Amino acid sequence: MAGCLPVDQPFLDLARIATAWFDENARDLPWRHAEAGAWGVLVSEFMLQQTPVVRVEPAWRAWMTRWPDPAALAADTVAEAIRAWGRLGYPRRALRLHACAEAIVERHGGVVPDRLDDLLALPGIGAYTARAVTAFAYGQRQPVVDTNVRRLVARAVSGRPDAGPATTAADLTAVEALLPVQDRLAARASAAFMELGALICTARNPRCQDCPLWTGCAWRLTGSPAGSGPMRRPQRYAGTDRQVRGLLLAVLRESSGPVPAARLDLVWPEARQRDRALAGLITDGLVVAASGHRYALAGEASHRS
DNA sequence: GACTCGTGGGA
DNA sequence: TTCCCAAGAGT
Repeated sequence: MAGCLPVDQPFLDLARIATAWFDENARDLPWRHAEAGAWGVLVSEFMLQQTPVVRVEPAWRAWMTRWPDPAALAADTVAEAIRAWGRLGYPRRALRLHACAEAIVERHGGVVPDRLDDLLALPGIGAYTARAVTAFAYGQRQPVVDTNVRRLVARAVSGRPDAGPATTAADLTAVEALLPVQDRLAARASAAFMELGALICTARNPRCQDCPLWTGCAWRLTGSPAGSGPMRRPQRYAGTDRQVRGLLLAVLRESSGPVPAARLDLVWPEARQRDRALAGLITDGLVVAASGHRYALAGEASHRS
């Protein structure tokens, strides 16, 4: 088999090597089990958007127990979805996942669609998540490009220390070219790329000693030059509207019903910023004003008093 | 494209 | 302690 042809470009074998490694080293994550189904995969992808695996796993288990299919979630309130989201961060994702479940019920009879176009049309599903579902839930051959894959390809294939800004179309083309022809093998390779990026080819302190791609890695072959560091100084979190939104929502999450405005006033001293944050939450559809100068999670059953 | 949007843990 | 950053999407 191997050796029939001279290998000018060893990384024609990248997918095969990565997959072989994956077979031995993949984490045993619950949404990778067949029982998780397409809904389980979809929920995991929503939760994993910018949230680490270790924090997602318990939340995912609770979520799937409570809402084992899209219809179950769609039948419950947005407020409960926001509460169950807990402290995963970016609570708008809970809102979108709920809306996504509703759309799946309405448009697809409660079955997570397997067509890329249908998935892309759903709330909260973008280029990455749509392809992740087609590949991981339905075994299709689609380029699944997340931050891990972009970094892995930038290094191993292009020899660059880091991936630049996401350029969706180009990234999709580049990764697609790396996939095996067969659907099932391609889907497996996609999972393998992500896992390699997450566990070995990490952003900081990559574990090149343990990397199966070491021999042919273009970055390693050029001496593993250092990157230029963070491109721009990210905004500090402390003192941002984001933090204030988080504080406000935490209060509402932990309350069973509408909360007096005076209670929300306690979370942040500056009224101007506090009001702006609250207005933003309302605009986003996470919070609604209730009677008697009170506020509640959106979709909360209103309590008369 | 540039921004915005939470949260918590590890280096 | 500070700072990076972790399976993105929407505007």
